[in-house]
Amino acid sequence: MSTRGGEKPSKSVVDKQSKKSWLDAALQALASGGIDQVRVESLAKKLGVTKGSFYWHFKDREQFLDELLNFWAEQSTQAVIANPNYPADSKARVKAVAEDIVRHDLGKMDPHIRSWTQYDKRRARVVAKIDKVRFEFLRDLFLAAGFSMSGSDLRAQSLYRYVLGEQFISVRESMSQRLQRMQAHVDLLLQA
Amino acid sequence: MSTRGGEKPSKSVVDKQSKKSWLDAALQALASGGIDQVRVESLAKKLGVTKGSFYWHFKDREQFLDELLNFWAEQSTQAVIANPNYPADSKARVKAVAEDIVRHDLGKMDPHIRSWTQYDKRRARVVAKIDKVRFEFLRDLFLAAGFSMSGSDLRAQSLYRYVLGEQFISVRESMSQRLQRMQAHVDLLLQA
DNA sequence: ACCGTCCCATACGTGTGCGTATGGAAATTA
DNA sequence: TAATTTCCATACGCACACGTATGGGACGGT
Repeated sequence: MSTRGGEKPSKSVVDKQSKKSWLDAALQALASGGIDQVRVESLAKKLGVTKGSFYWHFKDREQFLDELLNFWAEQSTQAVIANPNYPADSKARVKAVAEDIVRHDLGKMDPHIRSWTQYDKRRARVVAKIDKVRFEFLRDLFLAAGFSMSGSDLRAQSLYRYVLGEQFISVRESMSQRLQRMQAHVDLLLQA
Repeated sequence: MSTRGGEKPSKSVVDKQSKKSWLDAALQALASGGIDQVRVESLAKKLGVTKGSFYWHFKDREQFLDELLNFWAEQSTQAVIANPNYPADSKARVKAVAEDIVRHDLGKMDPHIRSWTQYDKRRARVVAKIDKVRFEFLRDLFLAAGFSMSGSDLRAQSLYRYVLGEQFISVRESMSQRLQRMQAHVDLLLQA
């Protein structure tokens, strides 16, 4: 809001700020109840504005949902991949990544995303691309750990399915249990 | 419809037939687009009747969705567990069950179910119970295969997460690929 | 001070979906 | 055959949510 500061706020920044707040709120709504909780007017109420803002930034709800999906896609890949500095040892790196995934509950809204996009071909392609990126990231970890391409492929698929399935389990275990179980699973995968 | 036949159709049977058709249609709608596709009037149109029938059989949509969840719960457990005659050899039995799960796409609507019930405590309990039944069924398979309780526990959890995660993958592979991958995964689990 | 653009508020029309009230046809019972 | 029950059709009210039309305040440029 304030024009203070050397660089020009350049109003497009403010624009993007306001636009991003819609997407943030939408992502939160999506995570807490599925795509049918992403409603223009309820989001407006939560943001303390009116639909006027929404239809200024977005053409309609459909285009908004498209942007939402891309918004999720960016966050969900950056969070897993481009994040921290993992151990140098290749096997320890696999374990560290797996632990991060569980600890930060990455993919926590994958059920909602999948349930939403499953039968929408265009949107399913976006999700498929994310799957591909995540999978190849995991596969490279196993490749670096010395497994063959087919062996790495198999193990990455197993691990990725485990991660996704984790989000399904209604009987939420404690974090320590989930971590321990994941470690045991990874140990299995890291065997010759 | 016809009164022909020795036993009385007893009208409650007809009642249940009509009632069941609503649940069948709802389950199909759920599988093809999530819970927000389960609409009274659209189901009525698909069934060729009107809402009059619906509100005769059900109090309101909420109670109907409760029955739908129970309806799914019954079918989803019977399909996995009480079904065929599996091999006598314990390890072969694990493989056969895993193959059946993939081949018949069991749990294909688990994403929709979970996305729907995740933040509804009462309904989440129903799903949790299903998870428990399924898990214990799988765990018993590993127990029979000679693994310890903790080892069977771990392996059943891994397998169950794999099965659920399978439903998430947008990049649908061919059936033969999925079967082969599942077999490889089970082979990993069946190692000492 | 005037103008144009940016950003949002207000108000309205419309569609959709839930639930209800009521009528009625067919079957069952008396 | 008269009455009752079963099952569904019809019609309506209502609330919500989308999208649009329009107005207006703030702000930068001139």
